[in-house]
Order: sequence, then C-alpha cells, then structure tokens
Amino acid sequence: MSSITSGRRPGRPSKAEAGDTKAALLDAALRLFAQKGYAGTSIRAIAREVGLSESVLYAHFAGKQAIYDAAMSLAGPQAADVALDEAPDEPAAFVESFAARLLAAWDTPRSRQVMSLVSRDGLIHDETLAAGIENVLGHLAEVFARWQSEQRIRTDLGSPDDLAYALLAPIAHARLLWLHGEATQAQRERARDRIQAHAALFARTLTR
Amino acid sequence: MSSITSGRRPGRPSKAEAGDTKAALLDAALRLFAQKGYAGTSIRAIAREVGLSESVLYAHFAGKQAIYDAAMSLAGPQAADVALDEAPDEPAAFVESFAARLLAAWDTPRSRQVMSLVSRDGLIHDETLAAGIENVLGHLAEVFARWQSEQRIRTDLGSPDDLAYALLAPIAHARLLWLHGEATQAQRERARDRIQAHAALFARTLTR
DNA sequence: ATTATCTATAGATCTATAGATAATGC
DNA sequence: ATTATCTATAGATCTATAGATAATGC
Repeated sequence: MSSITSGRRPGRPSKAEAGDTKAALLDAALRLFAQKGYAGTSIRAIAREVGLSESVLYAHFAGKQAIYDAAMSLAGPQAADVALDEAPDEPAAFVESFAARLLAAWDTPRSRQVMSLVSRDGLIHDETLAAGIENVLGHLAEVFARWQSEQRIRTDLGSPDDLAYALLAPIAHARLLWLHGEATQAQRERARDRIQAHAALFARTLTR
Repeated sequence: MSSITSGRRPGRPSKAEAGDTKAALLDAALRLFAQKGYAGTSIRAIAREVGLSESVLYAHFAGKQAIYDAAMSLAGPQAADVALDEAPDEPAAFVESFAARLLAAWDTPRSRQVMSLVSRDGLIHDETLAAGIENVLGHLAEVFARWQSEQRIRTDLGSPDDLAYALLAPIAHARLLWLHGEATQAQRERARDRIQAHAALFARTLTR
C-alpha cells in the first residue's frame, strides 16, 4: 500500500481517466456552499468531495472568493427572465401560468441550491436580489395597470403595484421556505400546492 | 506602556469597573453571528468586541455552540404570541391591526438581528421556524373560518387556510427582505409601507 | 513545452485548556 | 475560598504557494 492519502498517483491523469475537473469542482462547491455557507466551506472540503488535492483548485481559480463567484453564476435564468415572456391577455389564465412558470424555474436541483446559497451569507439582503424582485414587480404592475385601464380586472382593490406584490410575495415566500437545497419531496409538494392555491385565489380576487 | 495587547490588567476587575460581562458578550455575539453567521464568527472576535480575552467566554459558556444557542434565545416573543392576542371581531380592523402588531414586533433592533441570524446557517429551513409559521397560519385560518360561517367575509375566494397564507406570506416576506440586522432606515420604511398597503388591500379583498 | 495533478509546507487563525493574578465576600 | 479576568500555549484547521511528477500535444 503506497499512497494512503489519495487514490491517485501524481502527474497528469491519462485522457481516459480525466473528467471535466473544473465542472466537477464547481458542482461540489455549489453543493457545499449551499449546505454550509461561505465561511463553513473550506477549499479542502471541496477538493476532497471531488477526490483531488486542494491545490488543484488554485490551478482553476484565483482563490476561494473566485470559486464562490463562479458557483453563484451557475444560477439559471432569473425570475424576471422566466416569468413574463408570454403576452398576457386573459388575466386568470396569465396569473396561473405565471405561477406555474416560476415554480418550474425554481424547482430544479440547481435553482434550489442557489436559493440555499443566496439565503446564507447575507446575500438575501443583497441589492442584486432585491433589484431582481423590484424588476419583476415593475413588469407585473405594468400588466395590471393595462388590465385595469381596459376594465379587465377590478380597479377598487388596490394599485397595480400593490396587486403585483400580493401576487408575487407569497410565491417568493414559498420558494424560500420549501424550495431550498435540502428540501424534501414533501416540502417541494407543499410549495407547489401553496403556489397553485395562491395563484387561483389571486385570480379569483382580480375578477370577482 | 506596559500591556499593549489589552487595556486591562489581569485579575478580577473592581466592582466599579465591572459591568454585566455576560450580557455584553451575548449582545456582541448576537450582533456578530447576525452579521457573519456561525462559521464566520470566532470566539476571539466576540471577545475582542467586548474588549476582553477570548478565554473569558469559556468562563460563561461551555463552548461556541452554547454561545450561539444563548444568542438565539434572545429572540423576543414570536409571531404567534404577538399577533393574535386580540379578540377579532371586525374583519377589516383586525387585519390591519394584525399587520401593525407584527410590524411592531419585528421592527426592533433585536428582532432584526435575530432575523439575520435565522436567515443564515440554514436556520430559515429549520423546523422550528416553519412550525411557528404553520401555527400562526392555523390560528388565522380559524378566524377566517368563523367569519366565513358568520357571513362577515366573502366565501367565494378561497379556503380559510389559503386566505391566511395570502395575508401572512407577504408580511413575512417584507420582514425577510427589509427587516434584517443591516436594514437601512429606507428599507424599514419600505417594509412598513408594503405591509400597510398589503393589509389594506387584503382587507378590501375580504369584504368587497 | 504545457498542462494537470501530486506532496510538502509556511503562516495565519481557530477552539479550548492550564495556570497565574487580583478583587470580592465570608 | 471564590470569582473574573489575564497570559501562554496545544493542537487542529485553513488558505495559499513552491516545486515535483507524469501525461499530452506539437
């Protein structure tokens, strides 16, 4: 028994046994940062997860912060991109499909991990995230304003902006509570049920 | 100049200069854990914040985790305790006062710090927090169910449970986004405006 | 020659403990 | 004697770097 510390011998691995190391490192990094946060995750732990020496990370990234930034950028399309790409004509149908599309975008393994990562390290209070939410709210408010002026929805409930918040916040909250990196199947179903029920309730509110 | 490392000489401090060390340590601990998270906060940093040596903490607490637990328990009364202690008779008035009482309980320096602490380290996904929310939702749903059976509010919008979520989630989300340990005055006002506007909109929804 | 891995190590920092020192309260 | 602080230190762990090793691609 020679090398106990690592199953690998030194030197460049042969083509056959070389995988996509950088992608594997980033995947492990996202997983660990999501589980333990920035300070709770060591370079060493990331390397061990992939079965390599920690110094490999310095061949691929400038340092710990660079790994974190790269892992963050694995986040898929944001809510604003996903949710509003459909020309909204029929209020009730739009509201329910909006919620369904947000759920689909947020209930993926990667998106759930990014959610965990974002809800640590104070990033949930980061301006970027808040700006993204404001962006979606603005788009939604425009839609509601048009519908109000066209008399397609009630005008006596509140401003377009308040309506937008009343629709989006419960969906975003469901994401936070139940669509994170360690969510169980039951929690994911809870999120889906809550989001669907809320969208349906909100759609009824708009028109009745 | 003798002791550069600390302004204090060794030995027990005189009665005059001895403050409430344990309270000061806990206060600093909550502040730092809220800012940097568990792993990002060292015993040393807490001690330095109070101007003492790090070994003092071991005289007051069994270890780092014990300090964290003690800081967590500084959280004031929870939402469930605060929000429902008033006999709800008039729907619109109750909804707005419910929101106002939640805001008052959550917009204190300590509660904001606990919010930051909870939104790190995965605690937001902790069962305790989720159970607290479910508890408030359950109480609210009872109130709505009674009102529906008494015909004080509309019955065609959704189940009492869905109504409870539609009221509470946007308030809880405002807390998360704008009532944390590093919230600015502008963010706190944003939370208040959002919460008030949402409560008013929801109250109108219930009755019109 | 370049690239991707390894081992070894420096230097910083962290948790925790041991033992000294000085004030308090009996 | 007890309590509340201090200094000093052990031992673990962390980030980062230097230099060796072996496969690749020209």
